[in-house]
Amino acid sequence: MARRRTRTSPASQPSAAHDENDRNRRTPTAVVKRLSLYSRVLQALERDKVEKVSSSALARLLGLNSAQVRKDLATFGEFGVPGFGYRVADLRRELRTILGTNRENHVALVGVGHLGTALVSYGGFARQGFRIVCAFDKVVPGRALGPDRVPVFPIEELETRLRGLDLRFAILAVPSDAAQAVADRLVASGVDGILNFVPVRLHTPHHVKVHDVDLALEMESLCFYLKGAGDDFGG
Amino acid sequence: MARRRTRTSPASQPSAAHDENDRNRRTPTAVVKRLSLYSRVLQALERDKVEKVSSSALARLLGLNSAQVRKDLATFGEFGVPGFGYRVADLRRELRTILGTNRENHVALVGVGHLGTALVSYGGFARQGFRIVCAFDKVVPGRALGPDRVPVFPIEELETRLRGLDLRFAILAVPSDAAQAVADRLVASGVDGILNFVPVRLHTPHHVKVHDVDLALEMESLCFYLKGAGDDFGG
DNA sequence: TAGATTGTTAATCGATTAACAATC
DNA sequence: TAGATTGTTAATCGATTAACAATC
Repeated sequence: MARRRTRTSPASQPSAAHDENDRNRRTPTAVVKRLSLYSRVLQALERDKVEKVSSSALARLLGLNSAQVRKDLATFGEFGVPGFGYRVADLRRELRTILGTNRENHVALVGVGHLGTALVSYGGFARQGFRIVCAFDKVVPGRALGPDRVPVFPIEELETRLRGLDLRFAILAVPSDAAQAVADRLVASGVDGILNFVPVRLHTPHHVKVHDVDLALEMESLCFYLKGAGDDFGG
Repeated sequence: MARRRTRTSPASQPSAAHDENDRNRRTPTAVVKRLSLYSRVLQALERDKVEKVSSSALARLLGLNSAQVRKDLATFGEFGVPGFGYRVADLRRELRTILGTNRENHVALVGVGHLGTALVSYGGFARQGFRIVCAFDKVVPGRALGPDRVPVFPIEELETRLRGLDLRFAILAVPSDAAQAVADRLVASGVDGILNFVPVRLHTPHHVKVHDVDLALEMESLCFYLKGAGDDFGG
C-alpha cells in the first residue's frame, strides 16, 4: 500500500477522516459523472472477459481525452500499472467502492404518478444495485408496484414507515406544489440524498444533496440546437 | 433596433445566416440550460403579474451570480434597460424565440415500455409546447396512449409514418441493444434531435444532436456524495 | 439631476490537455 | 534492456465573477 512517489508536502495532510469527506464534497460533478461512465464501461469489458485496459482505450470508448481519464482515476489512488494499464476487474471494484455502488442501496419513492410508476419498473436502477423498497403517495393504488411488488403507503405514514429502514436516498416525483413540503419531511426522516424530478428548486439543509433531473429542460436545450439549423433554406 | 454601442470590429462580421447557426452550435450547453431556467422563472413571474425584473433578482431566484445572468442574456442581444432592468414579458418572448419554444414542437416517441408510457403522460413536456404526436414499438398496445390518445404504430412503419410529419425530434426509450439501429432509422427519416434515455453512446452524423438522459448515472452520482458522509461515526 | 442597473472588459478561477519523468 | 503506459506537472483553454463606464 506504500505510495510510489513522495508527496510534495506531506506535512499539509489533515486527518484522514476529514480528508475523505472533504474530498467527496469537493469532487466536481463532472468528474463523478465520468467515474460512473468508467464503471459502466468496465462492467461491459468484464462481461466480455477483457482483462486489461489502458487510459487511451477507455478514452476512445467514451470520447474523452486519455490524460483526463488518467487524472480522474488518479484522484482516488494509484490504480494503474505503468507500462501496462489497468486491470479491468480491479479498477471496476475500486470505482464501485468509491461510488458506493459496491453494495445494494435502498431507495424510497415519493409520488406514484406516471413517472414514479415507470421508475419502479425501470431496469437501469436495479442493474446498478439501487432498489426501491417502498413508495408513498396521497392516493394509494390497490396493489403493489412493479415486478418487485413494491408496497405503496399513504404519504401520512412517511415518517413511521421510514423509521426503521436505514435508508438514505429518496426519489421525488410529486406535483410541484407538494415538492418542498415532502422534501422537508424526507430530510427530517434522515434522508440526505434526493433525486428530484420536480422542476422546483428545493431548499434543504447543507448536508443534504439534491440532484435535479429536469426532463423538460433537457428537451428545451435540445430544441435550441435544432432551431434554425435547417429553417428557410429553400433547398 | 440600432445597437447602443458600436462593435470593436464591425468588419469581422460574417454573413448573418452563417453567423447565427455558428453561434447556436457553439453556445455551451451550460448557457443553454440556464436560458431554459430563466425562461421558466419568467413564466412564473409573468403569471404573477410581475412586470420587471433585474439581473440580480433573477440570480437570487436561481442561485446564480448576477453578472452571469447579464452575460448569458447579452449573448443574444440587448434585452435590458440600464437603470431599470428587464421587462418580464419581453424578455420571456425573446428567450422563447431563442430556444425555439415559442411554438408547438412535435415529437415522436420510440419505445413504449414503462418509461416511454410515463413520458407520454408527463405534463412537463406539454407545458413547454412539446407534443408527442406518435409513438412506435415492436409490440403495439391495443389502445392509444395518455390523455391525448397518442397513436402507437409498429416499428416497421417508422419511415412511412414519419414521412409527412415534418417532425425533427424523437425520444428514444428502447432496450439498449435496439438503440443504435433505431437511431439510424430516425436519422434517415430526417430527425436531427434525439432525447436519448438509453444508456448507450449513439453514433450519429455530425448534424444530429443527441441529448443523453441517464437516470442510473444520476443516481450513482448522488450515491457518491452520500457514501461516507455519515458512516462509522459512532454518534 | 441622482440613483439604479445594464452590457462589457479585465481578473480570477477551475477544468482540460499536452508533455514527460518515473516505472513496470 | 526496449517499449509501453502510468501519474503528475505545467500550459492551455474556457467559464465565472468583479468592477465600472455607459445610460436610462
